[in-house]
Parts: sequence; C-alpha cells; structure tokens
Amino acid sequence: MSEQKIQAPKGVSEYVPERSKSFEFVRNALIEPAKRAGYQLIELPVFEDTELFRRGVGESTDVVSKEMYTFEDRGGRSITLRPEGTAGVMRAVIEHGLDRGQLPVKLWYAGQFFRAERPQAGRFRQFYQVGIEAIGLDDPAIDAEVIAIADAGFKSLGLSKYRLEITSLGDLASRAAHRVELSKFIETLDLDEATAERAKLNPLRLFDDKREEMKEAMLGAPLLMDYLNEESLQHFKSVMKYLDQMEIAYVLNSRMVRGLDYYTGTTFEFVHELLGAQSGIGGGGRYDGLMQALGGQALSGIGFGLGIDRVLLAAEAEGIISQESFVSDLYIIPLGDTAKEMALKIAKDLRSAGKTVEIAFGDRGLKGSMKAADKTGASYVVVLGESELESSVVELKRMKTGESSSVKIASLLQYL
RNA sequence: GUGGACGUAGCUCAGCUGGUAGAGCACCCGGUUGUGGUCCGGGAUGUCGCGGGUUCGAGCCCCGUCGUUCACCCCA
Repeated sequence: MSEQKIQAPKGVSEYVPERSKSFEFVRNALIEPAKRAGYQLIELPVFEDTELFRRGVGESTDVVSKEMYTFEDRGGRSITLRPEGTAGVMRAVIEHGLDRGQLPVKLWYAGQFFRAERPQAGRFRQFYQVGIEAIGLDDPAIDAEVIAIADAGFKSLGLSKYRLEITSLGDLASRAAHRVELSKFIETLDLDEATAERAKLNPLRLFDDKREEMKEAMLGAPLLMDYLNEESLQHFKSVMKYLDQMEIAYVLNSRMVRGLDYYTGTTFEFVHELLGAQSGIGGGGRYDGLMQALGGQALSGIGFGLGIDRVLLAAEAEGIISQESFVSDLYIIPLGDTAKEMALKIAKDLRSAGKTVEIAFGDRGLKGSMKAADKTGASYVVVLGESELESSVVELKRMKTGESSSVKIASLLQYL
C-alpha cells in the first residue's frame, strides 16, 4: 500500500532531466561574462537576520512588507529566507572587510531566492538568480560595464527578442525635489483606494500601473529625469555614451520603477518580448546609501540580478535551447557476473582518464541493453562476455555507423 | 492578497444528455542461442488531485480543499 504522495511546496521552480540540462546551460552562460570581467565568486547563506532586509531593501517595499519568508529559529532569532541578493552581499563585504582593500570589489553569485508571492508564469516562490556587484567606485564606466556583462550573457545564449531599458533615479536631493512635485500632481488625480495607498508608499509606483486610464492620467506627471542635478545628469550621460560606444542598444525609460528602495542613479531593466506579464529577465542599478545603512562605509555600488528561470523561459520561447542529449563516450554491456566485475574496473579506469563511461546494470537482455545504450547517445558500445574475458579483446562498436573493430581491453582508451 | 480557467496512465489528451475508464507517445518482454535506431506481436500502469455532498449509481453535478495556470499587484 502506498502512502499519500507528498508534493513540492507551492510555486517552487525545480529542474529535472532533461530540462535541468538547459537550466545548467543558461546559468553558466549568465555567469561566464562576469568571470571574464574579473568578478569573483561569493557564496552566501540563503537565510539572514531579518533586520538585514528591513534596513537594506526597505520597509516600504512589497518585498519586505508582505513577501518575505520570515521565521524564528530555535534561539528565538528572527530569520528570513533571502528575497534578493544585494543586501546579503553588502553585509558580507562589510563583515569581512572586503572594502578595505582595492576598489572596486567585484563579486558574482548564483543561487535561489525566496518570495511568498502568488505564483504565475515566470514568477516562483523559490527562484534562481545570477548577480554581480561592483562596490566602491562611482565611475559611470562601471555602470556601463555592469550592463554590458548582463547583456553579454543574454547574447551568448542567442537571445534577441529583448530590450534594455535604462533611466537615472538621481541622487537623494534630486529625488526628494521630484517627489514633492509628483505628490502634488497625484493629488489632482481621482484614485481608487488601493492605488492611493500605493501612491502614498511610493508615488513612483503609479508610473508602473498597467491600466490604460492610469497610463493616460500619468502622461502629464513630472518626470524624475527632469529633476536630476548636474552631477547626476552628467553621470547618466556618460553611461549612455559608453553604452553607445560598446554598441549596446537601449531605450530611455524615464517612467521605469524599481521595487527595491536602495536604488539611486543609473537603473536598468532587461525586458523580454515573449514572456507575458512577468517579462523582466534581469535588472539592477546603482545604490549609494545602502552600505552605510548597513553599518559600513559610505561607498556606492552597482549590480544586477538576472532571473535564471525567466531567461530559460525566454530562451525556450525563442527556440534557441539546443536539446543535445547527454552523450557518454562508452557504454559497457557486461554479460554475467565476472564480466560485471571487469566492467566496473574498466569504467573506473577510463573515467579517471577523463572519459564518460556508463555500464548496463540489472542483468537485462542484450537487446534491451543495446536499446538503453542507444538512448544515452553513447558514441561507442562494448559487449563483455565469456570470449572477451578470455581473449582480453572486445568489439568496439561505433553506434553512429554500426561498424565495429577489435580492440584490446587494455588499449581501449586510445580508441575513444 | 484579488479575480478567471483548469486538474483523467510517466507525457499529450479523449471520455456523448451521470451507468464503476481509453488513445497516441514513452516504458518492459519477445520475434530461436551475444548486438541498437525501422517493422511486427505481447505486456504492465491509474484509489479519474484530495475530502465531503446529491443520486439506485459520479471522471462527469454541487461544496470545500490542495495544486497548476492567466491577469491584477509585485518583480527576477
């Protein structure tokens, strides 16, 4: 009698063969450009002190106010499953004094993140991100490079149906000035309760409303871009200039909104055309006050987070994920127990020489084993039976052509 | 959190106005002794998501629940 089945928790994304191969491929492709630009791995815990996100991400954000997995551990501490990566990285940078050496500190990470949202296409409660952070310098060239690294990852996968949107949120002074004007404007609007509530929390949010009537109403709203001070404006112009020079296409979106409080200055988002409502495949920006807010020095930084799940979805939507199957070099079919012992030994030796070798287990018939070998896509197959054991010579069969040749077991390696 | 759709074998789905389940693919075995991909034959598989209710009787109707999915919201 079987017990009741246990299912995965609601809304998690998980990857099993064959698709796990595509996931691995996408993840590595997104990491590679960061490595080539000199970013180094930082491996962090998936849970942190809840306070880190309250202060780092911001109490007023949806992420912190209603989407965090927070619980008390056995010592009565408030723990939260990380909903994003930047805060944790900053915490670790401060804790380990990484910012005491040469700047910028350049780090990359990859892993799972958690947000208790209603699941939807491309939106999961546990999801995967690849991210980088460049901390300590305010050079606009770094902004451009960070963006270029994300873009390089998408391009190396062959993605083309996406666009890069950029804007500048300016510094604190610019934002404060704009916020006053924007709030005044919003007061002239006739809003429903929920929307008014959102406006109170963060008036910029209204730029993101998807309803046509709201888009129209916001048409005349004052734009933050027009309130940037000279320094912010120059910085942003430089970023655009560098992007132009690298021939990275972008569109200026002065109505872009980001949901995390720490963003300042250069802010960007990659949007894929084929994905539906959850179309952001990556995003990031500069954060001026974050490190200080977490008890560190007053250093600026910039980084991004790329959604592996969504990039995979996008790649599948564009039909550019190659489903080349797992291929082993050699498939050994042992007939009988002595042969099985021999097979294990041969496999072990060839593997230590770098070959991918599989063995037919379970004493199934030769025909079945051949079928199994065929399915794995093995390049070569060898049958180990009485005569082979006696002569120490096997028929090395090349699966593609069906041809085979006699090879000494001892010298198998040089024929693979 | 709010609203809509959906939930039948591993996968994709069929199942007429309620009468206790089927196809294709996949899987396993075989087609004379030890060689795959085609073909032929045979076979296993489901408490019809779960729990209640209506009914003589429910995969089909009703309620609840869990899950998936789409949109809002939010974001990767």
